[in-house]
Amino acid sequence: MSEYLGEFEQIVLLAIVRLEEGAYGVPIRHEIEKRTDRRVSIGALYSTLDRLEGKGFVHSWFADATPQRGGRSKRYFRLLPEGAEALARSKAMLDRMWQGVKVKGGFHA
Amino acid sequence: MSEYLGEFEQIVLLAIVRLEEGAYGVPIRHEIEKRTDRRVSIGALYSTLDRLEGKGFVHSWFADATPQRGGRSKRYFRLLPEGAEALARSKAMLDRMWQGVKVKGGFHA
DNA sequence: TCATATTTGTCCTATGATGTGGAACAAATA
DNA sequence: TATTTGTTCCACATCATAGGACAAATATGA
Repeated sequence: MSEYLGEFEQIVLLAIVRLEEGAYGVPIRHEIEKRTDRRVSIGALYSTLDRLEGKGFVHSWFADATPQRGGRSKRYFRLLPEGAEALARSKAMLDRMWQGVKVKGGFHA
Repeated sequence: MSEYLGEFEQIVLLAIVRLEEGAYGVPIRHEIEKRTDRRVSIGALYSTLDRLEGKGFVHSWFADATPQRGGRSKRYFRLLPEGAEALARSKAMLDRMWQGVKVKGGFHA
């Protein structure tokens, strides 16, 4: 297992953080598509979620049924401390690489 | 071919940008190891460089021999406009996901 | 001066990890 | 039994990783 987060793994972890108590498959997918304009297939999302859970970066559990139209029970996700650390490491690494770099007119302090 | 840059691909592109006219295998590797504290194997680096060239994100050429101790001729790399765009897209995507997120005490504006 | 050692740097290839897509399946209410 | 919501499963593509093999240059010494 790699010591580092992949690109999409980072994005998924961040979506979970953003959604706080409401992080389960459907809204996670929606959050990513909304903020990145990137299409997310269902399979890509769940296999990544499973992998993140396997690494101990997130925890998941099934919620009880809700009084809605129908539907299977939701599998909620929460970031674990190990996941927060991995996220912070990835960000620190990229920040150091971007430091002082100028691309297409932009300058990155 | 994926529309997006992998984690390591981003890092390699940034190292090439940072090194300007001096970007060839050995210093690229050194720059990444120095700034990220991440060990980079030679094979990982060249296969990624080849991939980036195949995607049209960088251009490479061989330099003439230099008056040094010995050694094979260097293969230099330069970022192409398509690479700069890919880099900018990746950064924009991650920035939007990080926007307002707080992890381990830090806050990301 | 040519054979060979030394140095610097790239290539090759096998394998594991990550990313991708969508059909099938499951579980709830109507 | 139909409809809705959500997850599992599986096959395959792309990306990441490692290091030994190989190549090409200069140095050296008999």
